[in-house]
Amino acid sequence: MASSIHDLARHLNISIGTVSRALNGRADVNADTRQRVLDAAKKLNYSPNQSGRSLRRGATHSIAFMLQPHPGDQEYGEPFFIPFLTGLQAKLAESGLDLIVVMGAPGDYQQERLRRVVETRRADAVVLAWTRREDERIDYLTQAGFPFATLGRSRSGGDSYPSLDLDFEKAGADAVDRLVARGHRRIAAIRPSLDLNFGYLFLAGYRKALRRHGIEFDPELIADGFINEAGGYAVTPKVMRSKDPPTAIIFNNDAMALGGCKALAEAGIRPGHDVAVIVIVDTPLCRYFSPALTGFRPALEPMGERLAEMLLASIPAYAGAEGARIIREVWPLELIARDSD
Amino acid sequence: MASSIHDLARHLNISIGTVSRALNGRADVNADTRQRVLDAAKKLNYSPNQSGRSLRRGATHSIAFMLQPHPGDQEYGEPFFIPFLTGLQAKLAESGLDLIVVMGAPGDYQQERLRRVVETRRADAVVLAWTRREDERIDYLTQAGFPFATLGRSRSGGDSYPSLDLDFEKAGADAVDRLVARGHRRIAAIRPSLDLNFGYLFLAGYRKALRRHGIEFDPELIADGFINEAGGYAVTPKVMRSKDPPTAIIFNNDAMALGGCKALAEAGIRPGHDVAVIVIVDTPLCRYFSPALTGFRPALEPMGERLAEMLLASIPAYAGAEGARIIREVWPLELIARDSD
DNA sequence: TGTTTTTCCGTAAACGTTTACGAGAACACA
DNA sequence: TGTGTTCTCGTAAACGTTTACGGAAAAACA
Repeated sequence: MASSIHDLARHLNISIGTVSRALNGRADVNADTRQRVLDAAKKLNYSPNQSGRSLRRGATHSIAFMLQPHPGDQEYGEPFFIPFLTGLQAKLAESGLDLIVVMGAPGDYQQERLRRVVETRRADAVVLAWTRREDERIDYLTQAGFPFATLGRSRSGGDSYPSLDLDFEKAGADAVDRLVARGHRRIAAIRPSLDLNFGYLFLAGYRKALRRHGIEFDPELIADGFINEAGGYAVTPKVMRSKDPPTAIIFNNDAMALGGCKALAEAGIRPGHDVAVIVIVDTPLCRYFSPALTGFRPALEPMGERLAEMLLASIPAYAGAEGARIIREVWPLELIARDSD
Repeated sequence: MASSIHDLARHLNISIGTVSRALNGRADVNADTRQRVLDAAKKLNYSPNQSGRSLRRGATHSIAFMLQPHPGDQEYGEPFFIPFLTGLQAKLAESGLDLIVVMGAPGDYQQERLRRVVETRRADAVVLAWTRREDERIDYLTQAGFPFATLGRSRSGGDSYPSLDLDFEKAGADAVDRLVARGHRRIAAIRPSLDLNFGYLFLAGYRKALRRHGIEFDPELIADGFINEAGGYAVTPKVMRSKDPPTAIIFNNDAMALGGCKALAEAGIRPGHDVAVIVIVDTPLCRYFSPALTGFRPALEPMGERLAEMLLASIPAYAGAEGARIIREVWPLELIARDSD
C-alpha cells in the first residue's frame, strides 16, 4: 500500500540517496533524474513517512495547540478558538508546518497531556491558551527548554517567550467610561471565577476607570462565575441583590452575558432597558441576541496568524536570516456599539 | 536533554534490548533488573521517542479527528464538538491512544488535509464529522483502506465502517407531532444549506410526520441557510413571507434559531408567543435564551466514548479477543420541553 | 594531453525504537 | 554425570528517512 523511498529507488534503478535528494530539492542532482523521481513519486503515490522523517531530522514539523474543556465548562466549549486556530493553521501551513490540537482531559489543566507532548517529542513547539496569573504550564515549559507561545499573558516565565494578548485592561476601562458617560454610577462586573489572567486585567481596568471618575469601588458589585451561560445565570442575581443595585453590568463574555440576561429577565428586569449591559469578549452571538449586545470584538483569525509568526520567529530553526527573537504584543479590542447599553 | 534508551542502558550497564523489554513489560526479564530499569527511567526522566517507536512499530498510537471551520461559518465554530471530543479522548486514553485534532483550512472540506494525514501515516485511524449525503472523504478512505469511523451517517462507503449518528429523522417527526398536537398546521423548517446528511434526515422525518397528519407539504415553508446565527437570520424572513405564514418553525440548531428569532423580533413577531419555535440540536444556549427554547438534546460526551469503542473494535490490531467487527448505531434525541412552543 | 574543477550519484551511518534469535547460566530430573 | 528445561540477557536487524563522504565521470582549463 504505502510506497517508500526504497520502492522509488528500485523502480527507477537508482539509489535511495539520490531519490531523497531529488525529493528534497537539493542541488547536487541532475535535473533530468530529479524529474524522473518526481514523476515516479506521483505515479507510485509516494509521500514520506512522517515517523521516519521526524526521527532522522529530530523535528516533527508540527506545532501543538493544547485544547481542553474549561473547568466548570465540561459540557460545551468555547467557539472562541476556532477562528484563532484557523489563522494559526493557515500561517503555519505556509511554513510547511502542521497544526495538531491536543485534547486534554477535563480537570488536570493539561499538565499531564502537556508533559506527554513534550516528553515524547510529538511536536516542535506548543501554543497555550487560557493563561493564568501564575501558570505552572509556563513554568514547566521554560524549565524544560521547550519552545512555546501563549495566547494571553501571565506573570510566569518572564519575557522569555512570545505572547499575544488582548488589551482587556483598556476594554474594562472603556466599558466603564462609556457607561459613566451615559449616566451610570453603579456598575457591576461579572468575571471568570478562576485566576485566568484576563479576568484580572479586566478588573484592573474597571477599577482604574472608576477611580478616575471618582466612583468608589464596591465589592458587592463584583461577582465571579464559570465562563459560560450557567455561570452568568448563577452569579448575576448576587450583584442585583446589592443594597444599591447596579444600573449597568459588564460581563466578561457573551455566554456569561446570555446567562445573566436570562436571570435578569426572570426577575422582571429588562436588559438594555432597566439595566445596561456590555460584554468584554464578544462573538457573533452578541449581534443576534435581543437586545443586541454592545461588546468588544477581538480579531481572532489575524491573532492566530500573528501568533504563528511570533512563535516561528522565536525558534532558531524556523526563524529567518535575522535570527530568533521574542515578540510580545497586546492588541486593542474594538468596541461594537449595539443596543444593550 | 532528552534521554534515550541508550542512556538508560549505559547508565545501568546492560543492553538496550533488555531495557526495552523491561519498559514494555515483557516476561523474559528478571524482576530485579526490571525494577532497576524502571527506577532509572524515572530518575533520568526517560520517555520513549514517539517517532522512533512509531517507525519501528508501524503504528502511531494516535487517532486523528478532522476539525475544520464549517463552510459559511468561517467566523466562529461549533461548540458542539468539544464534549464529543472530551468523551472520545477519555476513551481512547484508556487504550493508551492519543487523540489529535487536525485543523483543516476553511473551504477545502478536508480532502487535502485528510490525504496528508493518511499518506504521511500520522495517525492509525481518523474520525470524521459533518458527514454528507455523498461523502468523498469516505470514498477516499475506504478506497485507501484506511481505518476510520464517522459521527453521522452517509450513503457513501456502504456498511464498511463504524458510524454513530443521532436519529434526526425521528426528531424531525417528533417536533412536528408535538406542534400539531398543539394546534399548528403551518410548520416551517429551517435547514442547513449544504448537503449534510442530518439535514436530509431531519427533513425526511418532517415530511413523513406531515403526511401522517394529512398536512400537505409546502416548499415555501422550507429554507436553507448556513448553520449559524447569520444563516438563521438571513433565511427565516423567507418562510415568513409565505402567503400563508407559518405559526411554528423548526430550526436545525440553536445558532440558526438564535438568528431566526432575531429576525422575527425585528419584524415584531415574538418567538414563543406569536410563533412557536423548536430546535433540533440543542446546546445549553437554548436553555438560557429568552424564551428558553424547546429542543432535542444529544448526549455528546457518551457519544464520543461510544464512537471510540466502535472505532477500536473495528481495527484488528486494537480489537480484543473476539476479533474486529463493524458497529453502527443510531442514538435517540431526547426532547427537552421549554418555553418556546 | 594533462591537470583541475564541477557535476552527479552511490555507500553507509545515523536517528530511537522493538523484537527474533540464540546462547549462557541455572536448575530439575533421571 | 548427563540430558533437558527454564530464565535471563545480549546481539543485531529492521522500520523510513536524511546526509556526510568519497569517488567516477564529465567538463573546463592550461
